[in-house]
Amino acid sequence: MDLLQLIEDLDHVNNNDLDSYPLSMTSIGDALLDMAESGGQFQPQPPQALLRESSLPESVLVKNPYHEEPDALQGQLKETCSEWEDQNSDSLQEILEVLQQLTDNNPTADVEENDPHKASCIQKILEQMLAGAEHLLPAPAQPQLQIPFAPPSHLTPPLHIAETKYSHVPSVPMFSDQDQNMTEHTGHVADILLKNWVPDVEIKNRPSVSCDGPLGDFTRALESSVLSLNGHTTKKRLRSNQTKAEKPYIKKPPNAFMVYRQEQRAKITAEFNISDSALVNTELGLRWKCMSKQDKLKYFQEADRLKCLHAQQNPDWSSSDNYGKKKKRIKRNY
DNA sequence: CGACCTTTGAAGGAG
DNA sequence: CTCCTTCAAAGGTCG
Repeated sequence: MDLLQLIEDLDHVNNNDLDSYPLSMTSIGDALLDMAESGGQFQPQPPQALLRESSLPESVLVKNPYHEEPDALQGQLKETCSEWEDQNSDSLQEILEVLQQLTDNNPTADVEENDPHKASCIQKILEQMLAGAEHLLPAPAQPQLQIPFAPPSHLTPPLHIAETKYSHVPSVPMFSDQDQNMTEHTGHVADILLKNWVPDVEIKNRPSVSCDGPLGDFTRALESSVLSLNGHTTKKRLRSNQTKAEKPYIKKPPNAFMVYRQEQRAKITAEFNISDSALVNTELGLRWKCMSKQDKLKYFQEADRLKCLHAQQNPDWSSSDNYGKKKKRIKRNY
C-alpha cells in the first residue's frame, strides 16, 4: 500500500472538476499519510498561538513571552507532544469508521450517471484508503470507540463551572441516512479530522436555549453583561457619553464569537500566560475557525437567546443607535 | 484620557 | 443583492 500514490490519485480526481467531493477527501489522504509517516499515530500539534508566532506583527511578537523565552516554548511543545501521544491512540480507529461509512453508503451514486468512470475511481480510492487505514491500525484493532478525541489536559484547564446540565452532543456524526449527500459526509469528516488538531470546547452548565429557560452561572454572567447595560456601558464610552445624556446608551448583544470569546478568554490567558487581548483574540479566532459547526452551534444558540432577551428588554433599540459613538478606526497596514 | 490592537458575526446603510 | 462600515469584549500600549 503506497499511501503517497493513493493521495496523488485522490488529488487527480479532485482536480477533475469533482465539485461534489471537496477538499476534505484530500484531508483524509493527508491525515493517513501523516499517520503512515508517524507509525500509525497522529502527529501531535503544539498550540496554534505558538506556531503562529512568526506570522504575528512585530509589535505583538515582542510582547509574546514565548518569543523571548525559547526554553519555555520548547518545554510547552514537548509537554504538548507527550500528552497528544498519550491520548490520540484511538484517532485512527475513528478515521477508519468514517471511511467505512463513506464506502458503505455508496457515495458515488449521485455522480455515477454523469461520469461512471469517475465514480468508479472515487469508490476505488475510498476502498483503498480504507484498506490503507486498516493496514496502519495497530493490532489488535479496537472494535468500537465512543469519544476518541479528548484534548490534552493542559488545553482544558478546569473552568469554574462544575457540572454539565445538558446532554453531550456527540461530535462524531452518524451516517445512517442514506439520502445524505457526499458534501455533508465529507464535511463531517473534515470536522473530525480538524478536531485532532484543535482543542475541543464545551460549554458546561448551559441551559436550554430559551428566553424563559433556567439560567446557569455562565448564562447569568453573560446576561448580566448584556442586561445591565440599560443606560450604561463600558467605562470608556460611559465617560465619553456622560455629557450627552439625552438617550441612554444600550450596547449591542454579543454575537456567537463574543460568547465563545467571553467563555474562553481566561482559559487562553492562563494557558499561554498572556494578557494582551489582541493576541488572545487572534488565538481564539483561529480556534473558532477550526471548530465544527456542531461545536459552534451552542454559541450561536446562546447568542440568539441573548439577542432575544436584549430585544425584550430594549424593544425600541436599534444597532444603528450606537453608530458614530466611537471614533472611526484606522486599520494598521502590516 | 481615550483610541488602537485583534478577532467574528450581526446589523444597517449605500449603491 | 452585494459590499462596506460599525460595534460588541477586553486589557495592554501609546500618543
